[in-house]
Amino acid sequence: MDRFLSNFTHRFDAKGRISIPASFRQVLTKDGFAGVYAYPSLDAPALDCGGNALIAEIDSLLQTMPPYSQARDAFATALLGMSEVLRLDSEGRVFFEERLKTAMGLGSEAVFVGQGHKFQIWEP
Amino acid sequence: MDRFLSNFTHRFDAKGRISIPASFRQVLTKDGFAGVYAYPSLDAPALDCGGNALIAEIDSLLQTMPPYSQARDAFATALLGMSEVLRLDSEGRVFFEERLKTAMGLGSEAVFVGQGHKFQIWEP
DNA sequence: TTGATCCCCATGGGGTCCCATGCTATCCCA
DNA sequence: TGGGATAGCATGGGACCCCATGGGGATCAA
Repeated sequence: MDRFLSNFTHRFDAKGRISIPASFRQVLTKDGFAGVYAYPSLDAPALDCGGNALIAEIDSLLQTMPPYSQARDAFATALLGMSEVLRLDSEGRVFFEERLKTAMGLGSEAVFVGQGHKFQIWEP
Repeated sequence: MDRFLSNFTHRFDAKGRISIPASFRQVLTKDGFAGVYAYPSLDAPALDCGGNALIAEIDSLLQTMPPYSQARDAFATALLGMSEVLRLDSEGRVFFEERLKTAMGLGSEAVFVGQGHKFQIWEP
């Protein structure tokens, strides 16, 4: 399994932690990224998440844009500057800061939606 | 045999398991996918199922769409995010979660219909 | 001390694995 | 050609394991 597939609904615990689906963690492990790379989706109220493969894709997209152009700077800011690197604990959970949760409109649960090379986190 | 052919009717057991037809399993094995990749059909009340070949077909479809576009994300969500990866047990059965059964309107039986590169699961 | 972050252990239930049974269709041999 | 043997496949059920979740406690900074 080397792609993010299917969808899962998990719950935040009292500490603001939430489990990344086990199958997603396997993909990230195989990808060689110790954690979750996340940034606000450009066109939806959700978080885009992934690992090295996603970062590489972003890089190659930026390569296609003219250097020092406003478009390139805007994309770099949106995809790299707004990003967070969420660390996994030994149980495969990540910690969401309160401001990140409220920014995404997340309540007590979150839905993980696989999209192949990346996955998204939504409010149900 | 490298294509899904013919049709079969099987029954769910008390645990919600159902046997994948043996000839279909042979196709999946040859395809190299350890399980069944399934998602709700876009144009029928049925599950579209397959293996790596089906995923590859979806990927190539997504490749034709511009990255970071809403259309591409919508398709990725529908075809990848709504999907389920059903794992085969040692007897060649898969487990249907209750929500998946009810979403498909499945009762105590299901019909497996071969369609060459993929197959569908219908309520009789 | 207080709060924040991380590490470790505990637990319960849903899924998965393994062993067992019954049926059917095909094969083999008289 | 017919009947028993046999292998393959669908189906049942018990037991175990993994994973999501909860919580205690250690470490460090303010």
